[in-house]
Amino acid sequence: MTIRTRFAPSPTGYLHIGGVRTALFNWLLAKQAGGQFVLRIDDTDTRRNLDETLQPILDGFNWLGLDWDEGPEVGGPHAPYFQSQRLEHYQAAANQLLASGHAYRDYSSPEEMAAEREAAEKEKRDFVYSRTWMAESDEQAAEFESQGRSFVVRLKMPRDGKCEFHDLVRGDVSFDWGREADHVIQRGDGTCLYHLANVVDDHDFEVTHVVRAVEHLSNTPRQIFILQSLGYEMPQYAHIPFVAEPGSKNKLSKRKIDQYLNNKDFKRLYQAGAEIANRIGIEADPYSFNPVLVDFYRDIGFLPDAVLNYLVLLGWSLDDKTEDFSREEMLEHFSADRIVRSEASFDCQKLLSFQASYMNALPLKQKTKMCLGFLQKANLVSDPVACEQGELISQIVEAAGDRICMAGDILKFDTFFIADEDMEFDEKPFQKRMVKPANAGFLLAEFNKVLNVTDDFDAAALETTLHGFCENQGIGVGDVIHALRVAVTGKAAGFGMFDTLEILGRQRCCNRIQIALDELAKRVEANQ
RNA sequence: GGCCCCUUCGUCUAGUGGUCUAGGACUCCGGCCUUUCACGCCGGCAACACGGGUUCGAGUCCCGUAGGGGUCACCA
Repeated sequence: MTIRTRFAPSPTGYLHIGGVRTALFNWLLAKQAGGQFVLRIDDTDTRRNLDETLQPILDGFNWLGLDWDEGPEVGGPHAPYFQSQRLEHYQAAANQLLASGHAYRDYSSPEEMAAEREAAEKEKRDFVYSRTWMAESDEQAAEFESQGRSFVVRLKMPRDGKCEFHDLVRGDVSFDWGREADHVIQRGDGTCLYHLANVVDDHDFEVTHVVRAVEHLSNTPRQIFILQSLGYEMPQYAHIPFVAEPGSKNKLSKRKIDQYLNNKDFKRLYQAGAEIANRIGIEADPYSFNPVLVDFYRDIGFLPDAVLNYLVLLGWSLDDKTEDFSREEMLEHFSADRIVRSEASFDCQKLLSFQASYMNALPLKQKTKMCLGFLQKANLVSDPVACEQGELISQIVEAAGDRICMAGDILKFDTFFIADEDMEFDEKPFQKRMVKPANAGFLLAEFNKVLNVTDDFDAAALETTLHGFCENQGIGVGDVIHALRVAVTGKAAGFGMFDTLEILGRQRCCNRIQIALDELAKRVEANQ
């Protein structure tokens, strides 16, 4: 049997990280068995612009490399894959259910329904519809209609026995039929609802494994009732735990972003992202740009494999030790029976640590390419990039090493792309390293003279030069190197000092030191 | 509230009756390295929700309690 799974997003305009985890499990299950992963768009209830609301989701999948065998853009033997274009199938199914007596026209008014519901609640019993306005024959229907009533189609659910099925994650599950409500499957206007559409599509698309979040577990009996009534074969179900909020067991929700921002790690990640976003022209409004949404990671330069690796471990594990999974390894080892039953909270730190290690393992060339994109978006280098600049960027990326965790971090080293006269000094380190030590200015000026005439200007030679200079002056390296860093980069922290000098080159170094000394003189004057 | 589900370090998890004085990872805290910031290395703190059973023996099986969550739409 070919395994066919599906992921069925509603076009909401964004791709939720929890949704991706569900999609990933579906994708893995199908792909590892040589089966197909289908993308279906659940847009029965949307009147919004599909371009705007669907494209970000498709982009997210493309970025992650979660390819679908059938669905939007690629088509397939069961096209169309949009529910909005399959309404007649659902209507036909509704009619079939009506004809076979598994559904009925219900002429109750919303108020009458509400009254029954309330009464049940008052008496503390399950709400089961009295079926007072149920019409099973055309005569009954005509009578209700003569009273000015209109109908919806409801499922005529069994009232005895149990619905039993096996779930790949939860084991044997059973529900009492008698507690299930007669759900509406077709609205007054003739359009059909989710549960019907879902069952019909899964059947038409030949989906063999329904892998979805647990919140659908309690929907399953009514879906089973529908599919059995329609004579369909039952798929394998796997209800996976949802992804929970950082630090709680509530379902992760995009809408509660304000609350998550109170979480220290979540906030730090968001702020790091926002800093990058601000520089490359992306609006960092937390409602459209935040760590719950997949775009966030793409936009600030995460590696898709790192995100996937983190996600696969959220509710699944291979053993007691293995944590690193390439795409191939995931495909090889993933199995539904090792999916955990309890919900897992989203942990930014761990995601970040995967990102750091994946980034570190990325070949320099690719890392440079990623970083280049950010420099261009921030208008720090031209597009296309000039040849000698390309070399410079590669040097910087190499020197920065693991200080670049996400590609957008390259912007922390913008000092190399700024004209000397436009460089700004961070105030705090300037005070601490330049103003406060009495001899900083003198030492820097002296060392500048040395730099001006020293023969070789590569990192190794410069290191020797500086050490020689310190020896002559009778000082430690620490006495001058901090001021040097501030003078040359404007910042307190950065990568290796000598790499920095070499990359900048003699002229720019001397130039910047002179600017820093002038700045220092101004401060001293002002203080007197 | 009814129904259903879940419960091992702060977090993700390993664990299917003895090998558990509970293992790994992230975080955190020390230390080393070091010109800064990182990385790296070494070390450390830290958990079986509780109460009853069953058993020679329970994190592991059973019952109960508590806590947490999901779901109860003419949403998906």
